[in-house]
Order: sequence, then structure tokens, then C-alpha cells
Amino acid sequence: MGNKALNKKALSDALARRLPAYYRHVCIMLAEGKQTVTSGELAKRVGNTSAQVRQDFFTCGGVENYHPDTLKNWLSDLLGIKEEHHMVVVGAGNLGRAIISFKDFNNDGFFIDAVFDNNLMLDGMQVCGIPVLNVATLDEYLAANRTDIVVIATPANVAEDILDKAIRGGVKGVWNFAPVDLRSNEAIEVQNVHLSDSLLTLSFRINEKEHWKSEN
Amino acid sequence: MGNKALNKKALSDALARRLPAYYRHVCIMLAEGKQTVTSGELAKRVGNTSAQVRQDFFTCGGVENYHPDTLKNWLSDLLGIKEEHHMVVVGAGNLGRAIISFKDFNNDGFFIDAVFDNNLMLDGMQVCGIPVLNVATLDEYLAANRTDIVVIATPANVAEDILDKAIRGGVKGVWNFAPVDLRSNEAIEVQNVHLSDSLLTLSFRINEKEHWKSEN
DNA sequence: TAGATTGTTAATCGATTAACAATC
DNA sequence: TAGATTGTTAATCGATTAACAATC
Repeated sequence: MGNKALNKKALSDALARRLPAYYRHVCIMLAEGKQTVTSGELAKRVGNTSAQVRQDFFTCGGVENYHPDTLKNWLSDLLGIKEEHHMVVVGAGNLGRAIISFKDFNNDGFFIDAVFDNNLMLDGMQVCGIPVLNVATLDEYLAANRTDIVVIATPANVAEDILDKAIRGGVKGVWNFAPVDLRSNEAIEVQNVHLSDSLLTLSFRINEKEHWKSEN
Repeated sequence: MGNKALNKKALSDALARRLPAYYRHVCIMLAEGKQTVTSGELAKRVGNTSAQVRQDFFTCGGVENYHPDTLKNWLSDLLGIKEEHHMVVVGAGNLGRAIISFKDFNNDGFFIDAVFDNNLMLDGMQVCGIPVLNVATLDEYLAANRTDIVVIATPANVAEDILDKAIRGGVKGVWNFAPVDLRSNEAIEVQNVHLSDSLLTLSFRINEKEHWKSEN
């Protein structure tokens, strides 16, 4: 079942970012009861060209056929969401709480097992049904409980420290919301979210368009 | 003061995403009291090469000198954050509340003026100090109050509808957190965030690495 | 001055698009 | 069968990297 293409070298970031969109739209089409998906139809939905869809699928090793269930299954395999993912969230502030209660990803097998915070008042309480633990016990927790992903929802200045703990704890990935650029390495995969950056990019595009318009 | 480069054509997405990181790190270096920034030092911080930093700055029209204040100023201009941005959030659920209380972007001149929700129980109340209004009055509000950016923090099925209202209201940009791919057009700039997609990309990278390791 | 750094052009590299024979 | 769609290779396009004279 292993994909030969995966052995070569890491797929490009652009492609790695398109895969979830393919998955999302295939799920929608499946829910709509579509009997078949074409590269053209999928492309239209994700805002792509059919050539790119076919090329992407080819790069990822190819899929047997374009029935929505086959595709969904194949993409699930690729995205690694056939197995459950156990996560902990570090930081029980607004952002942490939003992530906890953001259950869009629950159906894909992601589970939040615990929340860690440095506010001892919260120790032993629950936030949105998830137990809050003292962040001082994170190392200990990770040693005792298989955890795949650590979500960092702390201020910037402690993010690096949490990353180190995650690495020591043998965690596979970090989903980082703190405004620092944590780096992936052989030990761990990191996905930085940077909400503010995304707002600034929007602002840049607005600004760009205005200059463009006024000077044409 | 207008940048010639901006007249040509829209800058690449890759570059548009790097600009906020440059800005963020220049601000940090300024706060650290650095007297000067070099393309090499900045590159190291953003995880880049010095050649790319110089090329990016060149593409954006060039900056006079590398003093941190000059750079910060120049980047602010580019990103359009010299002026205030007035925003409203649609959706007062967990995500909406998280965005409201996420004040990382306040210092860059972004202000949230109101929150809209379809839950009439909330009408007239406040969420994190921001007044909640009935979403049925959004059109009316946008007609009366200059608003630059609409933040969509609603379920997927109404996102398109809010986008239309934003366009009718003459808003410049939409920051979309609903899991649908809204598209930019001449009327409006859209930035889709897709938190779930980003988690799936992380999962993909973890999966990719595991296959890779085990088969080498 | 010498060493380092920049601005800018040219070369390289990789990603997207086009093309088209094979398949559905 | 004919038309549409795929898988795959080749061509194009654009972004990153390298190079280096000019400047700090």
C-alpha cells in the first residue's frame, strides 16, 4: 500500500497545502451523493485546473479510480487520517479554548485529551469538557500518554520551550499558534499558523489593489 | 511615495506571505534595540536566504536603507497598515470570540467595531467588550458605518451569503474562517484561513515522514 | 583602506500548463 | 462507436538562487 512517490523526496509545500482542499471537496461531493468526480469538476471547486489536479494525483502516486469513496479513501491514506491522532493543547486562553471547541476536525480522528496552563487556578478544572492540567506536568504527561500532536496556544516567549518539551516527549508534530516561527526538523514536524500574518497579507492585497486602481 | 513595482501586476502569493514575517521580525529587532538590520540577519530569522530577502525588497520597489525604523516604516506602507482598519466579526461563537479577544493585531491599527450573530438572545449584549448586533441588520450597518474588513466566523453554509453582503456593503476585504473557499474578485479581497486544512497538512507531513523513514 | 553588504542582472531550478496517446 | 477523461511526458513559465559590480 506504500506510495512509491513518497519515498523520493518531500512533496512541495504548494501541493501539501492543496491536498486538504481536495479532501474537503471530495467529502462534500460524497455527501452530495455524486457518483463520480472528474478532475475538471474537482478543479473547479478548489479553484484549480484539471491538469493540476491530475498532475498532483500523479505526483502522489496515482489513484485507482475517481469514485468519491475511492478518492476519499486514498486521500485519507495520504493525509494520514486513517489512524487516530491524540493531541494536547498548551494554553487555556481564548485561543486555546477556541481550538478546543472548534470541533471541525473531530470527524477526521483528531482528539484533544488535555489542556495545559500555567494558571494554577485552572488546575483540575475543565474547559469545554477537557481537563486542565498544570503545565509543569507536561513532560511527565507526555512520557506517560501517547500524544501525537501538541498544539501551542501560548504567548510567543514560551513557545520555543513548549516545542522542546514536545520533542523530548516524542511527539510527532506541533501545531503552533504563537507568533514565532518554529522550525520543523528530523525530530518533529511543525505547522505555524500565524493568524496576524494572514490578516496582514489581506491588508497588503487590499493596499496593493488600491494603489493599482488609482494609478491605472 | 507610490511604489512603481506595485503598478505592474499582483505580487506572487509566496512573496505576499513573506512580507508579514519580515515586518514581524523587523519589529522584534527594533524592540531589541538593534541599530541596523542586514539581509542576512533578517533571512536567518524568517528562515530564508539573504538573496531572497534582497530580491523580495527589490521586487517591492526597494527600501532606502536598512535601519530598523526605516524598514518598519517601509513595510508598514507596503502592508497598508499606516491607516486604521475597521472590522466587524460575523459569528459570536467560540471562533468569533477567540478572534475578538485575540488582540495581537490591535497595535497594527485593526479595530473590531461590532459582532453580528443570528442568536437574538445576544442582541444588545457585549462579547469581550464588543457590542453584539442582529445579523439581519448587517446590511444596514455596513451602509452606515465605514468598514474595511468583514471577518467571517460562521458555519460554512452562510459564509457565501455574508460575502455577498460584504460586497454590497462596499467592504474591501474578507477574512474568512468558515471552511469554504471564497474567492477574491475585482470587488473584494478574500483571505481564507482554513484551520482544519492546516491541521491536515501537518498530519500529511507527519505521515509522509513516517513512510519515508520506514522505507529507507 | 579592506571587508562586508547591497542592488540588480543572469542562471538555475522547480512548479504549472499544455499536449496527446491510451482508456473509459 | 464517439466523446470525454485520464495518465504521463514535454514545454513553459515563474520563483529562487547565484553572481558580482557598486556602495557602504
